[in-house]
Amino acid sequence: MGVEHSGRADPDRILPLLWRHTRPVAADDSRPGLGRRRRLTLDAVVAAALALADADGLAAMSMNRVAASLGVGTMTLYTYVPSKADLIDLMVDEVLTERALPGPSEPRPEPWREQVALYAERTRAMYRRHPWLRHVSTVRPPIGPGMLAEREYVLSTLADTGLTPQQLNTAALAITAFVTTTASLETDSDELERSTGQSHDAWWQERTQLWEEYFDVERHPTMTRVWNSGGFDRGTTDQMATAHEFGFERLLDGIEALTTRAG
Amino acid sequence: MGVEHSGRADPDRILPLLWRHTRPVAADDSRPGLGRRRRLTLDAVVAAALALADADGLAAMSMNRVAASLGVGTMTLYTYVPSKADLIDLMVDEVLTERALPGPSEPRPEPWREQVALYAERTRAMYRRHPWLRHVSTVRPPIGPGMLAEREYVLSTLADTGLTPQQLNTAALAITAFVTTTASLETDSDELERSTGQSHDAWWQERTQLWEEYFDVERHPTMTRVWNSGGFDRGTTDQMATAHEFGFERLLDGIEALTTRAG
DNA sequence: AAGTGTAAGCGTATGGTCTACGGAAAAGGA
DNA sequence: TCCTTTTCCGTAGACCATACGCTTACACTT
Repeated sequence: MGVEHSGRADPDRILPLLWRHTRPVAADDSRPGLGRRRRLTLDAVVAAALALADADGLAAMSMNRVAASLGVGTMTLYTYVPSKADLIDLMVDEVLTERALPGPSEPRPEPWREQVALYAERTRAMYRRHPWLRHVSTVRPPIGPGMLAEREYVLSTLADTGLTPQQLNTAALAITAFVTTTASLETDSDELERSTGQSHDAWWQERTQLWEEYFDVERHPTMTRVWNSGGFDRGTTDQMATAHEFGFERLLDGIEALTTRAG
Repeated sequence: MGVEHSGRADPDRILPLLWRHTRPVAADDSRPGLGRRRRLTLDAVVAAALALADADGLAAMSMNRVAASLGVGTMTLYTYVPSKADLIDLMVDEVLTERALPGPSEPRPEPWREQVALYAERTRAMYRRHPWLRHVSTVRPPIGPGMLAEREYVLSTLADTGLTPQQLNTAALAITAFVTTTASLETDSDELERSTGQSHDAWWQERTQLWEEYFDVERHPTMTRVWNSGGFDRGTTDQMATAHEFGFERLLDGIEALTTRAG
């Protein structure tokens, strides 16, 4: 039914896998052509897992199904990947990289708010393409190329604003947290719409009618007032989007205020 | 290993259970003392589930274990609760209620920012007490007394600021989203610290040393600069807290600006 | 006091999950 | 040909939610 990210935390095994493309020699401590030949590549395993998770969700991405989709036995996967948690780390870093955020010396829009907007847009697109990201904790992310490219890009958008290093880091963290949270909530909603076949607004509508049975006007005067003044008229989806945009613009205003004070 | 919230979505069955304390008569369509006597109450089931989830996490809260802790068979629980998803909804509304946010005509601090701070504080305490909340989706919450009390309180903190009903609702949604997100991330970190026995900062430290093996200065000039200027010196936990507080204060500033413009 | 209707309690079965273990199979080198 | 090394993978153990249907307990009627 579900998924939680229980990190086995063995950096020595997972880091070489994460960095296999930029530093492929690192895992070359085994004699070249000795023993049975491999039928797959790690990339193929990650791609197959991604395809399943994208299509049916992280819960449906069992080791059984990944193996079956590759035509191998389940346990074969464990010769490519230490554990399922590690496979998920590899998937995450893969899709982080897919955003193709501009690197140093690559062209990017001006001014910095546009650069932040680019990051936000690509990140939201990433969550839409890979809704399962919602279920992956971000507090201990995979230390891979995709994650480092993100931090570099977000920091670099603010690099010329004259913030102190401390402020710069704080601001970058606030931006990342805000953007991923917003994307995560949007995704959550989309995912439920698909899995239940019921739109978000329809879900609320259904409950709105029912809760009138239980709603006590005395205990909820403000809600009642807002209700009667039409404050709830727009769909919930719409309202959430507006709320997030409002909050995000205020955060960027706040950062901008720091720069003018500093400069 | 994990948990996902797959809502069966049967409002007719779950709503009377959610509102059982404020409207106990609602479920009284069965003749009173007919048939075998119940061994438990719904409250006892919810309490037992809460105890397990608080202690060992939502993943460890299996129907098996809840039943065992109550000394009944597993399937007995299904005479109290339609499904596990519904049981989780009941747990959520229970802890939302536990915050005991001031109702209408109950004393509360002034000015409104202090009222918002009260909400934020209680909510964060709730997440600390019940870390499993992190894994429960908030986009389709249980429509129970606790959830309605929250919306009423947050809306009421802004009731006297002269915002339009639309603005009021948007602002309240932004505040709720921000607070729950922050609490959620903090909790996530705490939970991992307990379950892995490794502090957040220690985890980063361990990886920081290892990634120097893979870190490419050319590709990450800004990170390098921030690093060398000491921008990463404070612990990650600390930095995240600062970032969130910064963002939250900017959001409240933005709301305040709306009120002065309106009044 | 016996019988009956009703609801609660719960054992079993189904079809999943991850992964430890150990044996089988394939490849290169001697 | 045989040995070493590596991959491949079947089996098994210990979990999970819940559909189904039988057993048990209780209140009311006769």
